Amino acid sequence: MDILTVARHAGVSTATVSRVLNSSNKVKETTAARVRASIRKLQYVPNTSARNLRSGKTNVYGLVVSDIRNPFFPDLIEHFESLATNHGIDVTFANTGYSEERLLAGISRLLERNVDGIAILTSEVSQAAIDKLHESEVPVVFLNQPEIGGQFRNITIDYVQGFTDAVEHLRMLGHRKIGFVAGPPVLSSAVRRREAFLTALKVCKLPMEREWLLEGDHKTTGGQFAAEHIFSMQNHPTAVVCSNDMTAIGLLQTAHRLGRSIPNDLSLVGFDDLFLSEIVQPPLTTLHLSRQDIATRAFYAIQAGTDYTGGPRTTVIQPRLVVRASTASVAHSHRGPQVRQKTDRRSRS
Amino acid sequence: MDILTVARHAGVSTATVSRVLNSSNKVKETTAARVRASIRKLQYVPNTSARNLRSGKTNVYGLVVSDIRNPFFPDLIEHFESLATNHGIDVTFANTGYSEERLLAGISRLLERNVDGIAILTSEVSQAAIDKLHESEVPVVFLNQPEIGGQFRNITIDYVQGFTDAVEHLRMLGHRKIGFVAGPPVLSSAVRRREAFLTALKVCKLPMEREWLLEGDHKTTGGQFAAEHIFSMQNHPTAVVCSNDMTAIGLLQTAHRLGRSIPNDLSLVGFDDLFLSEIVQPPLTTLHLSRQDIATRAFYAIQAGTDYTGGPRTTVIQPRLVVRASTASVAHSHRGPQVRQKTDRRSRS
DNA sequence: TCCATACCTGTAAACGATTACTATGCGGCT
DNA sequence: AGCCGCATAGTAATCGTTTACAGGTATGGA
Repeated sequence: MDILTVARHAGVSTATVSRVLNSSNKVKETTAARVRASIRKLQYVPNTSARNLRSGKTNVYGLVVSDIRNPFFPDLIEHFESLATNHGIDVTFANTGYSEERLLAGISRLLERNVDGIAILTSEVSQAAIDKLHESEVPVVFLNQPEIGGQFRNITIDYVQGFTDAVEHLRMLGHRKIGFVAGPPVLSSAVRRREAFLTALKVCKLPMEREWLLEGDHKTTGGQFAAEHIFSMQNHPTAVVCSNDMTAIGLLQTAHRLGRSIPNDLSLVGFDDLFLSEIVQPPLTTLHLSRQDIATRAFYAIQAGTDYTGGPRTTVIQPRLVVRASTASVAHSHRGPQVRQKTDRRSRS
Repeated sequence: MDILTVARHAGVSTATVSRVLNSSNKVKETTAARVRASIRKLQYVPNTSARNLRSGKTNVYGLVVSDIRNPFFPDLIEHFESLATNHGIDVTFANTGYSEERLLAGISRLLERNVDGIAILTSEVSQAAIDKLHESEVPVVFLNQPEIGGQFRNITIDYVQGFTDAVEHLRMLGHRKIGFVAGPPVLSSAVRRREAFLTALKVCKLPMEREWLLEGDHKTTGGQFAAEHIFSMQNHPTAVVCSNDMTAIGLLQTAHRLGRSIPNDLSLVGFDDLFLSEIVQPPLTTLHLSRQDIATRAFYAIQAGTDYTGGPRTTVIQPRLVVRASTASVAHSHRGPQVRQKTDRRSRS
């Protein structure tokens, strides 16, 4: 079933059928109607490969993430995919599992497929990958890459602002001794979060004890380890900020197991705002990072990249502090959470 | 940069280059080496659209899931994608969000893309969708569809066996009053699980009280509601099986909040074995449903569908009971979990 | 010497769309 | 009458591969 069959059935040429398909305005309405009738009758579906070959466009975007198992990403994928679908674009998916090899392989696959654009929504991007993308001239959008140029766009998360909000919130609650559980130092996003936290402390003019700076793995196990460590300290912090929610959740549960109360014995702040964080007991105070926002900006950044009309090359996303029940005033800690700096916006809506 | 450029550079014809690319054995090794050298030197990458057009194959499989936000699916997607990648196949992804409209739209998109096969890994499939797929003659694999035929394959989960194991486990622990929290009745998978549980009760010759059969929503909220309901009953069950883990987790947390102990006041069994289920306190006894297994069988079922050599059209997956700490003997319930019918296999390995 | 065979390579016709260019018809203007 | 411009539609080249078919050459056997 090809365009010629349709053309014959409708008594026109292939060019006319093609014009109808692409809604060119150069076809008389009565003819177009006849062609559309034939298309429907024959159940004709245009051949995508032929179209792609001829036009050079595939209407496919590539989406690269580092770890689909991290609950952060499914949200992102869902939003990106549904947005793309609404624009008639399909999404081919690549998961790197934090492996540079898989990242490179994934990029190669996408380039071979002639995708019209690529969103690399992981902070772990090697120079080799960047070089490869640069050669290809495909529009690309990154997450949190420091250097950009050419056909590249960038989405930056303002970690400093986010952590400053969190630290300030804790400071208002009377906390002066604030610890941090970092992510694995091999992840650049973890390093960046750690740096941002330290900056936030300085901004809020709070002291930092070397001992209060722990290293996790961005999984619950890291939080478990951190909890044991913290409660065994002589002079432990009264509040802890975690590099991500999974860490905070692990910490929370181990604190329970050790018979310690969150937030009475320790205030806890996460980062990401996973759906899990609302569910755990107590619900977690955390920094909300909007997946919808990231997905939307990524999509439009790629679209913008398609026509090099300029526009901003970098867009900044602000995390938003969501105060729930895992943080409380240090002075009244035995009475549980008292002061609410901000309320959870989602519970309002 | 096309195949002709490479051919000229290597001093051969395009046919020879093509044969080298497709590793035909009809090319002399010395010639092939020369061609490969040219390919590398020119950084030639074959044009996928042209290949697809000519060969009729796209080397793309479509993957349809109902809800990527459900932690069950990312695992599945990850395994499917990595398997496909290893076979040189890309995955285009469609999320239906349980909407029939989106399901149909997604299938249409995949068919228009000429994918070589489709895995529909959701139980919610309308007849219209099946008809559409049937016309297309593309190999398709379903999850839990009762009727199959033509180019269709099916992966069935043996819910009855799974729930029978769970009920038997509880019976061995002395439980006689076992409740069930079902999923939303609009989901066929939820209905099937509910039926299977009732069958399991019969198999184990245990009574069923109408009151012990609750309705949830496959999310934590359903479990929360169920917990409140159960503990307010005069004659409440000593054990509850849930249609999925999310429900069980919600139930668990609300029980905590109500000051009830799991498993001392109530034994709890989930279904799916999400990573979460190991993390919650107490870790959840549940039925493990192997995502890797499902993904692998789905992939090979599609491959098998490509050549109609027959082979079984249906493959059955057995859930596996994983005993953790949310179930305990009813007789010694005040002493916590005592009897272990089976151990968690994963903790052994 | 000649033919059969095996092995290697080239020629050129597809695959199914898009689109530049060309053709036709018709109304209006000089 | 002749010409122009506009709206509409057709012809055919083109995108970059794959592959059926057709050579061509070397080897071995008769």
